Order: sequence, then structure tokens, then C-alpha cells
Amino acid sequence: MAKHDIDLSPLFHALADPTRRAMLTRLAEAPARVTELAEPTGLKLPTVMRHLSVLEEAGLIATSKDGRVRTCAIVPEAFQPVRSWLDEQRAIWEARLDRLDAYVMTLMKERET
Amino acid sequence: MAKHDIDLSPLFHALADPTRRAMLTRLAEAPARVTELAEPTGLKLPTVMRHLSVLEEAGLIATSKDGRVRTCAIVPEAFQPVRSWLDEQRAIWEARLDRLDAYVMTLMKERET
DNA sequence: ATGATAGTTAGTGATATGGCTAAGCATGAT
DNA sequence: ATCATGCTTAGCCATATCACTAACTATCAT
Repeated sequence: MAKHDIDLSPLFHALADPTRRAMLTRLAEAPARVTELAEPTGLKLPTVMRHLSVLEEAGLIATSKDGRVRTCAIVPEAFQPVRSWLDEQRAIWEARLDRLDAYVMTLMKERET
Repeated sequence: MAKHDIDLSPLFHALADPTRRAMLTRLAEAPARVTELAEPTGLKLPTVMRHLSVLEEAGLIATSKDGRVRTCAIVPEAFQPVRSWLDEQRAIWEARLDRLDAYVMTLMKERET
């Protein structure tokens, strides 16, 4: 449980909901206002707001209010910690596979002699 | 909400817990038995079992029982859908940035004339 | 066959999540 | 000034999550 791990949970949690992922995909296309994001979901506004707060608290989106309209935008960099974690995991088990490979090679060489 | 999206939720959910991520990291190093995985967590066995089922149901680990010992192993391919989804998101907003770039270029050219 | 070991099952409780309605509060338009 | 628009807050409910204890089962060792 490394230090950078701390904020990984809210990130993954935010991504664990299909509605929120759909919102992110929509926002990847272009920024949008709350009502606009609510429409395709069929959910009521308060529910949508909740999802948006989860996304915002995870840092995946940023919002700002102009008049009575709140505009939401994706924060692409926010995905990086997730990518990094995945890469780290891969690095670990790839290193392990390499060790295994090396071991097999040793066995084969021993057999040769 | 595409078709392949269906199993992304359990995946992300499984990854949203620090204990489970720690277990995955441990398993990335090498397979391990249940007790071995429980130890560093300080959690009771039933709790650990729960976490393991979540991981297994998400397809992130595979387990098998030999005698009274259950051995858990990571399933590296299981991470792929997550990576793919992240890549898709990135592709979408990068395409958008490109369009924006192109637009800015148009503006600049118009100014030249 | 006794007992220790390694999981497993069942059941409890506190808290979090995801949905809702109802009511409130600022704009923006007329 | 009035009314519609676009959130926002508060509060409710069902279900899910994460932790626990207690009791059970199935090996393995002696």
C-alpha cells in the first residue's frame, strides 16, 4: 500500500459505475452542462448531481458555474494514476515471468551438459 | 454504455479497495495461499475470503484447492479491458483536441489573409 | 483416532451507495 | 414583477459493502 495509493480508491470507485463512465465518455467528447449529462441517463437531477460530485471528488472532472448553468469538463490527467498503477502491476508480473524464463533456461542448459 | 462495458463495473469495483489492490500486487509477484495473503492485511480470514471472491468474480485472480490449501494466482489478461477502456477514453479526447487544434489553425490562417 | 491446520459458512452490525421526492434558490426572459 | 429554467439541498428508502464472531468441515500429522 504505497503512498500514491491513497487517492486510487476514489478513482477506481468513481469508475466502477456505468452511469459515471458514460458521463466521462460524453465529457471526453466535449464539456457539457448538468442537464445535458442527465438526459441520456434517464436519471433525476439530484441523482446525477451525486454522480458528478463523485467524479469531481475523484478529480476526474472539473466544474464551474456561469450564471445558473454549471459546466462540466473532463480532467484527462486524472486518469494517469490509474494507468501508472496498471503499468506497475504489469511490470511486477512481467519481471516474474522473466525470472521464470531464466530458470527454465538454466534447466535446459543443465540438461545439455 | 457499450456491450463490453458490462464487466467493467465489477473490475473497477474490485480494484477500488486498497486491501484488494495490495493482494493483487502480492499475487503479481507469485501465487500464494489464502493465509499468506491474509497475514499482511491484519484482517480475519472470512473477511479475506470475501475480498478474494470479489477478485475472483471479477476474473482478476484464479484459485484452486489442493488438499486443504487454496492457492491464488493473478490473471494478468483480466486487466486488459480496463486498459482498453482507458485507451478509448484517451482516444476520444485526443481526437477532440486535434479538432480544436485544426480550428485554431483555421483561425490563424484567416487572420493572415 | 486426536488434534492441529486451513478454509469455509452463517449470521450480525455499521456504514456507504444509488435511486427517489419535495422543496428551495438563484438566474434569465418577458 | 413574474415566471420558467437550472440547478441545489434535505431527507427517505432499499440494497450493498466491509468488518467481525462463532461454529463447522475437511485435511494432514502423530
